[in-house]
Amino acid sequence: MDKISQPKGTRDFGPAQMAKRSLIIDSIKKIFQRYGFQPLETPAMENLSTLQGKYGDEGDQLLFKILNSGDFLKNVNKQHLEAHNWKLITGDIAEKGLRYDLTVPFARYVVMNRHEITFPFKRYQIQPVWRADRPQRGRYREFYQCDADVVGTDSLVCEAEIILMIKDSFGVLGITDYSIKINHRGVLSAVAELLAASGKESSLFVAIDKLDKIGEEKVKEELIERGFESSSLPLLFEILTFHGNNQSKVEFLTQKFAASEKGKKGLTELTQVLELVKNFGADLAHVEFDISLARGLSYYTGCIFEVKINNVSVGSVGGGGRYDNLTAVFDSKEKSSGVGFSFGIDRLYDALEELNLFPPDAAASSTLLVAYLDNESFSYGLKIIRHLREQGIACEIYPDLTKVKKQMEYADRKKIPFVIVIGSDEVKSGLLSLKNMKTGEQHKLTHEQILDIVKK
RNA sequence: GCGGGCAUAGCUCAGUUGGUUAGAGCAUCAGAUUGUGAUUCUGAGGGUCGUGGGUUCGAGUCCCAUUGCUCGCCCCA
Repeated sequence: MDKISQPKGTRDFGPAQMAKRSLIIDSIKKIFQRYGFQPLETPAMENLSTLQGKYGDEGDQLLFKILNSGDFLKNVNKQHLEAHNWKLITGDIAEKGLRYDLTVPFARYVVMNRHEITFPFKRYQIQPVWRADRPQRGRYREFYQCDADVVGTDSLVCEAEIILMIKDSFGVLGITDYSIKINHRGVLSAVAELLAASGKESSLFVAIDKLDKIGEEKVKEELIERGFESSSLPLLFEILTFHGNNQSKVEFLTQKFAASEKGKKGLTELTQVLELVKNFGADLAHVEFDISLARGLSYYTGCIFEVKINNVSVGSVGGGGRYDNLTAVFDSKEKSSGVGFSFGIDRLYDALEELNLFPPDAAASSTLLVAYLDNESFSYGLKIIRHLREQGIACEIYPDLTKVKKQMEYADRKKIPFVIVIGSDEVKSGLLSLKNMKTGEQHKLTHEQILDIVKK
């Protein structure tokens, strides 16, 4: 027999995992709502034209494409076929793809519905996304993102609120050792200007983003491989490895960026964001201006964020930033600035598991099982069940007439804390045997007494 | 796309320089206990040793190929 399995990089979530996942999702959802964000869902699939070209060449490779229905060979261009050009053939046989993130579908939604939307529009969205990536630890082909974006305002209050929402979320989830890294595209651009590397910005950013992961020497090697002059590196690393608090970093860079409008603007905005967080009455613990934070996605134009939990093996659990032109890719007249942030639910889950932060009773189950000995007590039990459910008690009756042992085993495995055993005695007297599965105690009680105990 | 590791019962794994009928724990099922779980005891079922080929008197073990999984690299939540 062939082994059955899910596609690799995808997972089932059983009841125990769902309980924990719901805990994360419900907590974050509540916080997003508290900040005025409204829910949105978009389809799993989008037109490929919506998705392609938004994530760079690498991103396009990672899009899952959906084969056209029916005779998908109908529209294949013969020249593409003869030339064996699979990339062009892909375009002929697939016109839809699975969403790669939630931000681009959101931008599409905004452009399509701009006349109905009240701006600034704040939406949150918790849905799976798909990447045709090679699965690894903490990296899945199907995973959930939990996005909150604001579109239609340049106000830096949004950035400040993102920081606050991250802090609130981690507070609720019990995560204490983490850092919110913040940087600004303008700062990165100014660095590129200083190196006279304006044409190779993204190449530069990808390399320096690895600084804390692979170290200074490796980054130097990579930069030289990517064609950067070794004479320009000392200045770069003087900037990247500057130590100090957020304020001294800003001061240091202000000198360096004296000639760069982009750089000065970036520093001003960063400073304002941090000020706003303080004006909210929150502290700046965990918030760190990190000059080497770059992030891959090309559409960011302002502040960028990344969140890491310390001492876990999962990598970053969230990221985001401001994008001025995302909606413009769908309509050049549309120039809404947006800023957003995304938690990776799956990585948060892995981190909480690693840190042992899930409460032990996360898995929800019935609080009571009715076990019975014969058909007469079964009928009696059905009425009890109905009564208890009306009182809001989650309870169930074992569906088949079988040994009490079996019914007890069932309750034990499902971690149901109470069992009522009904036999002819109970039916006659109306006093029911209530067993506490934790202590093993069992007493004959009236319906009201049982309700009192079980309701607690 | 590139590199490393692994593949034996449902699961986690042991299996000696190659040697008779491939083992353990957990899980499952039954019984001890026909009105009581978790704990205890007894028993049972469960294997194409990933697949194909080769070496050998003999292969779970050695060689080659292949597939699957997995950990890294690129990139990313």
